[in-house]
Amino acid sequence: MAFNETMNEMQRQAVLHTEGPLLILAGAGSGKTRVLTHRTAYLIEEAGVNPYHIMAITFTNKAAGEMRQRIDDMVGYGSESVWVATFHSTCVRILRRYIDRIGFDTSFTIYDADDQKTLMKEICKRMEIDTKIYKERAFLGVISSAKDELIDPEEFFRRAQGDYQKIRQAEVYREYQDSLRKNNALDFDDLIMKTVELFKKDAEVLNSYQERFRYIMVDEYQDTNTAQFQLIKLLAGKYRNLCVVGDDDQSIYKFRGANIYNILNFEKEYPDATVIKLEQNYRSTQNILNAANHVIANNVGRKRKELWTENGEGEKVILRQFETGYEEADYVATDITAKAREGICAYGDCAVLYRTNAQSRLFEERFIASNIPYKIVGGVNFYARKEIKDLLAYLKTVDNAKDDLAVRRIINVPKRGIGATTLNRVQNYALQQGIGFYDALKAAEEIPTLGRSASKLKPFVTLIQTMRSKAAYIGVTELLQEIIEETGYVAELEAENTEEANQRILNIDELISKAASYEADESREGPATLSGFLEEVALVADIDSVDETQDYVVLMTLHSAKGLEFPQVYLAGMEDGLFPSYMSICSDNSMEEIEEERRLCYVGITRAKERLSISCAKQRMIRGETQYNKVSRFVKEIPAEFLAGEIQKEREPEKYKPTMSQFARQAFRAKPMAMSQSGGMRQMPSAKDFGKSADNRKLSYDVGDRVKHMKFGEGTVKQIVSGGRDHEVTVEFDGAGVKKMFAAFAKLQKL
DNA sequence: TTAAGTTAAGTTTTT
DNA sequence: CTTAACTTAA
Repeated sequence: MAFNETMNEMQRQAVLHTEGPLLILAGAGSGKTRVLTHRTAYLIEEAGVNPYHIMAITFTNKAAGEMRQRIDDMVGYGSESVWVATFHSTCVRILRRYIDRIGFDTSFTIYDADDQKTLMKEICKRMEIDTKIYKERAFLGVISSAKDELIDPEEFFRRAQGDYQKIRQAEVYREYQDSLRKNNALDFDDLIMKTVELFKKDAEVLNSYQERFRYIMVDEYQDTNTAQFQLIKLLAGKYRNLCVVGDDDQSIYKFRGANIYNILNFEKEYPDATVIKLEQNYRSTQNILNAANHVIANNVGRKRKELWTENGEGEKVILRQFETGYEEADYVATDITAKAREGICAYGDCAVLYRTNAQSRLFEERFIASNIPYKIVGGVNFYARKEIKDLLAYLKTVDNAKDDLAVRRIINVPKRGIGATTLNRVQNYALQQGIGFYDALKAAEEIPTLGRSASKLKPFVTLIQTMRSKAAYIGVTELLQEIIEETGYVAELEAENTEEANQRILNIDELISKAASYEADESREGPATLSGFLEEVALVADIDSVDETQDYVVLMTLHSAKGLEFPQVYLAGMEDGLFPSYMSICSDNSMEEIEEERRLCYVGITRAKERLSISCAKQRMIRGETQYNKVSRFVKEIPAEFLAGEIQKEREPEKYKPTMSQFARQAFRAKPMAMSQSGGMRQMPSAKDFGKSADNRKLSYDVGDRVKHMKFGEGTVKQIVSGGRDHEVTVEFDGAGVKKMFAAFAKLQKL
């Protein structure tokens, strides 16, 4: 194998070390994926390991896909039998086969965050919990953390130890698990936890997988939680050929239960472990790396590592401060346009990274105005859209009649005149009889309380039954089309004929093509099934859809950016309070939380290959309120020698006391009182004004023009009153008389 | 029962 | 500024 010339000494050692536990501390851009793929190839071609015995685990489908591709390219024969998958899909595959051994049905469905919340809402209602005081989200958070730590409801009770609130949480947890079981459903955390449970309870199953996975590689090991750690520990327990790759400096998922000690204490867990550090960076310029090194050096309790490169110094890191977020977005858009026009880079070379999803809007508006092709990653997941969830709920109902949530979602979509009262009666009957919701629907005639509304339920049940029998011999795509046809779902949207409805139809079309490509996919394991499709759909992340070959600017959060790289990176919103967030600054253990934010910053900086541009705004609108922020402390951790671009000297803190006006307001939700202290803002134009002056929604029509409205048809504009946010337009319609409406809403077209 | 209209509350980060 | 949840009118 010809890897000798192309690898550095450390990489080579990592490839050649095949037996026993191995920890690879791989700095950002140090070529760890290359090491993993070469290692796989070496195992197969030189060490004579059967590909069937090799497993590589990642966190995202995108990472798994890339790994799979590169292994396929490198290994001639048998590469397809290497198990390359995410944690979650690995667990689903195992559970689909064996979960009946721990009392579940193998046709379980997977609940996403939305489903979890719906279920929790029901539970709170049932348990008479006031959700004004105890939020559903809080319970779900507690439960999720418990599951990350493999704490089941019983253990939770044990640990509650007389603490009233904890006992209550335990009760909710137990109830939640019972409901999931009744619905034959698992949530994301269950996928891992149940697999661990299965392995612990069933030695035979565990042994079969231990025998299969004799060589295990885990990517992004710093992001594993306790449950995932246990899972890997169990799997690797017999052969102990465990190779984990990670970077403690890039551990950014603590909020999701990631346990940084999994990587920091790897050598305690496996005393015979070999440790290899990869510090040579092949991605960025030295200037970028210097910036990153200096920032991360402020964290204590990390494994010492310093990135270096042979790539040369490169450009300095650009630093710019603006008055407002609008100007910042303006700068990024202008800069990208200029670079693209000069041929310095393609749109696809650029990425805009920010801390929170809400920041994407400003950039999106500006990019539209400047005709910059872009793609926003994250925010509302495609599969979380209403129309998509509705149709998936139909498929789920056909697939798993026990999923009450899915049934209830669609029973009145489209409208069948079935309301809350009817549903409650059916629900009560189901509880009395101890049967599922759908089964109760089937027996609608026997529910005495229903009266004549029972007849409304019949067509729905018939529809589902018909689809179910068809599902046996038609494919997923066809089934989906049948459902759309029979329910008139798309027809109803077509009738609406609004921009929104049309977008939904497009989304549905996309779902249909996703189903079709699922069925056509030859690399899929096993035959195309409805369950298989639903499962694939449940486990996709938004980042999976990023396509490097497309020429668009990518906008995403720093979290989503991990593992990616771009020639040009814009790190936006670098302000104290936004990044690091108030949450982390104000938290009880702010020290730790700010370190996590700092790691996030490190991840951001190290995404850049050639040019990094850091920007921030003095004032920014957040939730309709203007905030005044200082330059992020992380920026100040970068020595000036690596930076280009002047930052205006900050105003004295006394003038507007950011610590008081911002932090106090955030913490106590006190009204502007503190702001009056900040005399500094008096004549400043408010961000609102900026929004308007920069508003591209300037009306295309004026008084006296003829316009067209979606519903009312054609008419003449009589008056335009420009209010604070929008223009109020009065139109005399030919058919519908005089109407007042808001311009942004009415979408009037000039004729 | 549904649709429209009003009000309250909320935002880190996500497989 | 958005979104969800609640209220009221048809």
